[in-house]
Formats: sequence, structure tokens, C-alpha cells
Amino acid sequence: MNTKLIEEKWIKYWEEHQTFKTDINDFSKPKFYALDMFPYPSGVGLHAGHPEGYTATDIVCRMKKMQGYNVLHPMGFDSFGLPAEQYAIKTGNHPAVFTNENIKTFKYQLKSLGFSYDWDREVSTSDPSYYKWTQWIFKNLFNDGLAKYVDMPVNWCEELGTVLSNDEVINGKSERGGYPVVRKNMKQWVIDIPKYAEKLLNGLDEIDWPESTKEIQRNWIGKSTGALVTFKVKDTPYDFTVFTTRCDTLFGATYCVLSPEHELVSKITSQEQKEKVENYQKECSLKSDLERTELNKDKTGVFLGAYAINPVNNESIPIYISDYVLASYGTGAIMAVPAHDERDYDFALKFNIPIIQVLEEVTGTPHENEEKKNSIVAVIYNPQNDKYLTLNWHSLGGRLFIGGTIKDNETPLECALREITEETGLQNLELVATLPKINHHYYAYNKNKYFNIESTGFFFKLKDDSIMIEPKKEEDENFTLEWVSKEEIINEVKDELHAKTFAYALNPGAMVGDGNHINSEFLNGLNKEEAISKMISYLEERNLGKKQINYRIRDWIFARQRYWGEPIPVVHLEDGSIVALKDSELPLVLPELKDYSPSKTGASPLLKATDWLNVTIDGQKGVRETSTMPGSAGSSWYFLRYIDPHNEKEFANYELLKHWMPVDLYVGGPEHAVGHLLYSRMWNNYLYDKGLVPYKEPFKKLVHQGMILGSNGIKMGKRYPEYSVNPMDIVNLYGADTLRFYEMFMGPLQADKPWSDTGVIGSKKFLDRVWNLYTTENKISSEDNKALEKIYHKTIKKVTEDYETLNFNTAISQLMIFINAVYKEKNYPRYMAEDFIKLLNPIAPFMTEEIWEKLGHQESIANEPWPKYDETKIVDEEIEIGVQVNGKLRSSIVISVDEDDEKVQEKALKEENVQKHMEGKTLVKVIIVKNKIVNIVVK
RNA sequence: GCCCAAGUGGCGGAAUAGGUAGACGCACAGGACUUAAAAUCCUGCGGGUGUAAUAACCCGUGCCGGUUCAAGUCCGGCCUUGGGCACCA
Repeated sequence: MNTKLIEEKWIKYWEEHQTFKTDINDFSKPKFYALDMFPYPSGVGLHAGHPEGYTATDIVCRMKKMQGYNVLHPMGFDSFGLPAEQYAIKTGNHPAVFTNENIKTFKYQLKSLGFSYDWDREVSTSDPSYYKWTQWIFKNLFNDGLAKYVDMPVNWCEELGTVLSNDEVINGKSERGGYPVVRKNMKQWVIDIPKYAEKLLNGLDEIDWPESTKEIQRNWIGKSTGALVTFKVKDTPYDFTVFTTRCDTLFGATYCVLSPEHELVSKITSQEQKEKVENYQKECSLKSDLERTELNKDKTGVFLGAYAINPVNNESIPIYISDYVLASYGTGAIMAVPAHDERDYDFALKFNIPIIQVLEEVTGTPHENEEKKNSIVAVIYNPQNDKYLTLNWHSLGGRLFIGGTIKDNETPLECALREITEETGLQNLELVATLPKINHHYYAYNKNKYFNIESTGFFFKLKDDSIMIEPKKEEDENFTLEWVSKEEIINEVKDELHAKTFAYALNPGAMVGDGNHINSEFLNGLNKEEAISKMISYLEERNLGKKQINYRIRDWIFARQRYWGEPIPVVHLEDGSIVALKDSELPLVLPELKDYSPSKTGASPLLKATDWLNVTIDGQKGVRETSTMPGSAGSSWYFLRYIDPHNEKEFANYELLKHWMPVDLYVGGPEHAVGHLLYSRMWNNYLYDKGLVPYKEPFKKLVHQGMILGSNGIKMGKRYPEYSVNPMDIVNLYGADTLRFYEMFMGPLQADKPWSDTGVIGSKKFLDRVWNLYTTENKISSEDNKALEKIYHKTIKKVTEDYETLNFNTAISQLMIFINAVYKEKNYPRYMAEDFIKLLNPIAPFMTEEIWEKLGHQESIANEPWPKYDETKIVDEEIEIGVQVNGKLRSSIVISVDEDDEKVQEKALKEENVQKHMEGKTLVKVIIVKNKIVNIVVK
């Protein structure tokens, strides 16, 4: 089989006959819209990952077409971007030259792979006839107040000479190139995506997407429900508002923190603290994102010399600034509750701020008529041998720590020290930590009483001069003192109170869980949820605060200081106002430049185009915006343009959109989860709100293809070029059908899979085996062959279902099983031979077109009807089922389908090996699962 | 640290309303064809005990425990790998 000749022949045929042209106005058939993530046309051409997703959609499209659907299967190019610009900077050529060349290569390669795209619908985001409408949508966003020009801190990358959006910054470095990114205040174009947070969140419930991707979007949107609380600043007219999700802990707030950038800082800072505060603010502004996150273990901050009034108890609490409070989230100010928040706890420890516990964990089971007591539990650690002191009460209560009831006029610490002396004789210990109080319910057998105790935990350490004197144990205290390891305690201390106390001792910090409120006046005794809602009502009644929802998602930074992107179609007028261009002035085309370099100061290359720059609008002078749009602009709506790509009056006709949207199947990588896939949803939702598109959600079903790894199991790329595979090399060696077939057979579409050179050859061998069956074996005849009937129908069923659900690897397995069966037969009925070729066609279109022609057909197989199967021909009359004795397989029997249980049991019991295993035992029962298995239970 | 996936032969992977684990392929071994090799076709192929060969038995789906007549599949607790978030109050 000469794959080269066959491929060239059919590429030409499909083009000349317009086999895959979509009649977009034909509404008579059901529609199917399959979308691939269009590629950035880089200089290196397709990589091994491209054909994977593209083949998957192609298979489904080819089958759907044969099933009678009107299929829309377009392709285009995401052609604005950095590499073209860098090429232009280097060579002085226009980036479009480079881009168009690459598009040509990509198109040639995509055609070589046999994808059934309708190339008449091709779009390129850098084509003015396309970006005219990108600009038009932006203009609408601007006029509706959703695209804004604001002064804000941005991610500035000096190396790239541009700002970046949040999803383009990874660990404080640029996604592209890995250059450092710093925060910088700049006038910026942003899109108010937070306005759509709730809609984007709710929309996720309506679409068939991978749960993991939905979860990533949910986390990125980051909805949290809480409250705003206003604090007055003591002895000043000022106040500030904080956002908190834990207003139930307000009684435990022992300080407040403003972000360093908070506007109130300069107004309330005391004279003495002024210099320190200003130095700290300066320090923070110079920190990069990387420094801010990497240094997060060590809290820093400065006291302002001012105090806030806690609105629920009128306590004065100090106000600090610290960069652990972000200006960009909530109100840029917090109330700090160190007892119940990890970060506040760390900060309070470092700055010696009081920690007030207002919530205690509840252990044990509550009971009526409990007696209340206060008590202590003391954990003592010996650093010399890494062991802890326990009392082994043996049968009376197992292993416990030192415990006891607090007497009147005794503090918990005094009680602990007294109990330690009495029970162990230890003296002169170092107190490491006082642990959070625990609310414990238990039943005392010796006293026949229920108790509810509030227990304070203590964690002590032996010191060098710790001594042990004779303890004064009481007579009924029958325990032995034992020093044991951490592991023994975890395994042996079963008492909830003591186990929990030990957990606190091992891991001291804030108590962030649920529990019982204490020290909180009207909240005492309530759990977290009850206390939150009661506190919100309390605050709202007194006008001190209110319920509030906050989102983590930030404004989408929508400008780049670069050349190769869509010009932002607005003019800055002399009077400071900004106007959008008229529709008739769109597209605003990029001017040609001599030098495309960006500037290190953040000035766009477009500033150099002086003729283009200066305009007069209605007699007023103005300058054009010189930033361009980010890469994700053009890709945020391209799926709409495919439906009506040549429309000059509107971005797409509404009636056509109504018929063709939403996209039925979208296949692409998971790396766009919080970029493109979120931005597209936002634009579509916006256009829906404007009545310009008919459906809220653009992509009904989304599937991520996995990564094709190198044969070493590691991501292909520059690091291991020797393990990388160029798909075009495979096409040249074995043909496009083999590449498509192999990539589909490797494993599940969604999984990452390593490349295997011998695996490719295996796929090639199978295709050759099919080719030989049809060209040299002489088995095909007009006579029927009953021996193949069942497997024939079964194969149609399995393959059809598996294509529909994108389980291509198991579909291929079935195709192989069928061919293996045919090889064993002398006679291969013609109707089966033809239907098999149809089933294989979506995966291996070139070879199957050629065979189809050899079978005597004049027309392309692509227009043939899809094979049908007969369910009744698949059902077996006799089947073999397993026989187990006590769950172990001992034999198998052949039964007719749906045979009576009695007969099945009789047959099963007769089996020799079954008898053997029943010998000397009594039959308990026989479990028969119809047509599946028999299990005989004996004793 | 938190959230989400996934761990099955030498390898890629099948099998989940719980019901004969290892389909299909790769690699490997043997055979046929050939002067020979390649290609092709046929057969075998989880590990072990056992047998002349069968038969039969034991162990096996990351680890430990549980539910069940029956667990790769369900539940609890770990371990490992991959992905996402990362001072979000």
C-alpha cells in the first residue's frame, strides 16, 4: 500500500468534490457542531498532541455525517501572539509575513492528516475582517462599563515589556519564558469579569464538563459568604470596614490589620509610628509577587499607634498594617482572631498580642442531667528520649495523661502543677503551651454520673533541673507511671478528651473547626453556623455590619504593551475623556512600523506610529490607545464566527446562531481551564445578556485530551528532544491513517500516555492486515456466513457506542477482534466487508476510501449511511458461567440463557470439583445471579 | 497546607447498578512458509506449587482494616504519582 499516493489522491478528491462543506442554511437535518481548540501557528508546525484531540472530533464528525447529521467541523488559527512579534523585532519584517507562512504550513499538515474540516469557514484572529468584530465586542463592553481604564497594581514583566493577566503568571513568573513578574501601578484596561462571577458559577451546573475543570473554575471564582463589620477608630472621626467569614468569632478579635495600601493608614497613624509605617509601606510596594508568596511563613507588620473599637464589646484593640492582608480582596482590612485563624495566630505570637478562645471543640456525647466541672489535662514531654509521661490505669481506664478537677480559687495552671506533683512528684517543669479548652461529655462509672467538663490542656517539657519527688498518691489511685512514644500514645490513648489534647500539644495553633461558643455573651453555647447567623442579625439590627458575598476572581487585565494584537479601538481626548470609535471606523487596523521592539518602561511599540496615533474627533484633538488586546481576546468568541465567517454586517447572524449553537462537543487541553474556557463563557454570557447570542453557555460538552508523553514517560519538549516525536515523520513513514489509528489506540483519550515506537508499528501492521484481507486474500463473496453473524452485529454495536462516548481504544479493540475472526473463515460476506470499512473509515479515512473504491463504488464513503445492527442477532443462546464454593471459583457450567435457577443449581452441584470442595460440609445456601454466576455457601 | 484525579502482568491498557481479573495490542518464546532473513500466518504468554502432559491447589488489581455469599469495583485510614490553588480573612 502506497500511503503517499493514496493520501494525495483523496485530499484532492475531498477538496474538488467539497465533500466536507457544510450547508449552514440547511436546517432540515439535526445539527452537530464539533469544535477543536484552534492552534497558535508556531514556526515548528504540529506537535504530537495536536492530532490526538483533532482525530477524536474528526472520528465523531465523520460518523455523525454518515448517521445523517448536518455537521459543522471548522478550523482556524489563533494567530496573534508573541513569537511572531519577536520574529518581527529580529528581522524587521511585518509579523503577518511570519504568521501567514506558518498558517500555510499548519493547513498543509492538517490536510495531510485527513481531517474533515470545512476550510471555507477558516478564521484567523489576526485577520482584520475577523478582529473588526473582536474590537466591536470590546467597544460594546466599554460602552456598557464592563471594559474599564483604571489605575491599578498589575503584573509587570520587564523582560517581556508588558503586563500579564493573573492566569499568565505562574508562581510569580511569566507563563511564557519564566521571567520574573513584579507588581506595579499602571493605568490599565481591564474587563470586569467579577461582575459575571455569579453567572459563571451557576452556569457550571448546566454543562457537561469534566468535574475537575468545573472545580478549578469554581475555585478560581472563589465565592465566599461572610459579613462586613464596621470598626470605629478610637478618638478619631474615622471608621473602616472589614470582611470576615467568621463573624461568630468577633468576641475573640484582639487586633485589626489594614493592608499597607489602605487609604486610612496615613490618616490614623500616630506621630511616633509614622516613620516606621511609611518605611514598611515602601518595602511592601517593592516586593515582587514571588517574594510576597515565598516569604509568607514569616509574618511582618507594623503597629499604627491607633486603636479600633470592637463593636460588640467596645474593647480597644490595636490596628496594624501587614502585607498578609491584600488590598485587592474584600475591603483590604480584617479583624484578627488569633485563637481561630492560623495566620492571625502566627502574627499574634510574633507581636505578642493576646489570644482569646471563643470556640471550644466538643468531644464525647451530651446527656441530660450532667454535672458541670472545670478540669485540666497535662501532657509532659521528655526531650532526652522523645517520650511522653502517661498514667496507665490498666483495666480502670487505660492509658491517660495527668488529669484533674480544678478546685475553687485555683487557676487551671495551678491545678495542673498541683496534680502533677500529687500524681508523679515531678517539679520544675517548663510550660511550652496552654492548649485550647475542650468541652467534654462523659459518664463516670465509679460515681454513676454524667459529667460535662471544660478542660484546659497544658503542654510541659522536662528541663535539665526538673526533679522528681515522692508523689502523694491517694489510695484509690491505682496507676503506674509510664514514659511512652508518640506512636504508642496514638494507638493506645482512646479517651477522646486526652487524645484531642495530645493532638493540640503536637500541633499547637489556631482552632479552626466547629464547636461550642464561649466568652461570647449572646453566642455562648451556639455552634459555628448558628452563631454566624445570630451575629449577622445582631449586626444588621444595630447597623454595625451586614451579610456580604465576596469573590476571589479579579478584573481581567486586558491590555498588552505590544504590537501584534488587536488595537484597542478607543481615543483619549484632550479633555481626559475616552471615546470608542464609531462602528464605521472598525476595524482599526494595525499601522506598519519600522521597529517593532517594546520599551522597558512600558510604552507600547504603537507609540512610534505618529501618523496613526494622532486623531481629531468632532474638532477635539486626541490620541489613540496604544495598548493592544491580550491573546485570549480573539479566542473568546471564535466559535461564534465559524457559524457565519463572511458576514460583514454583524459578528454572526442570530438565526444561524440559534440553530447551530451551542457547541455539541469541544475537545482541547485542560491547561485553558481558567483562561480561555472562562473568558469565552464570560463573553458569551455577556452577548447573551445583550440579546446577541441565543444561549448562555457556549460549550455544552467539553472533553480534555491527555498529553502524549515521550517514550520515556516524560513530557515531550526541549529537555528530552531524543524522546520527542514529530507527527509528520510518522505520516511520512507509516501514513496518516497509522498516526490517527495509533493515537486513538494508545489508551483513553483523557489520559496522559507515553509514546511507543513499537506500538506505532503494531498499528501499522493491523491496517496492513485489513488492506491485505481486502486486496489479496480473496475471501469476499456474495454468500452469507452465519459463523460471523454474531460478531458482526456485536462489532457494529460496540464501535458505534464507543465512538459516541469517545472510547476509541476499546472500539479499535473490537475492530481487531472482528478482523481476527474473519481471518479464521474462508468466506467473508460482502455486506459485512463493506460495513466493516465504514466502521473503520472515521479512524483511517484514506485507506478506507481507497478500499471502498476497490469494492466498486464511485462515490466517497463519507456520504454512505452508517451501518445498523440487529440486537436479536447478538444475544447468545448458551452461555458459560462460573461456579464458586464459598466465593472461590471451582468450576464453570454451560447453561441456556435465562435457564431456571433450579436447573442451574442442579448442574452446578453435579460438577466434580464442586463436589470435592463440599465434601464433609453442610450446604448453607446457593446464590444464583442470573446468567452471571453461582455461589455455593457451605459450612 | 488545602482541593481534585489516578495507582491492575515486562509494557500500553480491558473489565465498575459488586458477580469467572488481565479483553485488544506491544514485547518475548515456539512453529509454518523460505536456501536464508524480513514480511506474513498459526500457537503460547500474571507469579508460584505440582504433573510425562493434563488435572488440581496457593498467591495476586499501591498498603492496612471493614462491609458482603462475593470487592479491582463499596466504606474508613494511610502511601505514592500527576494536576489545581496557595497569606483570599
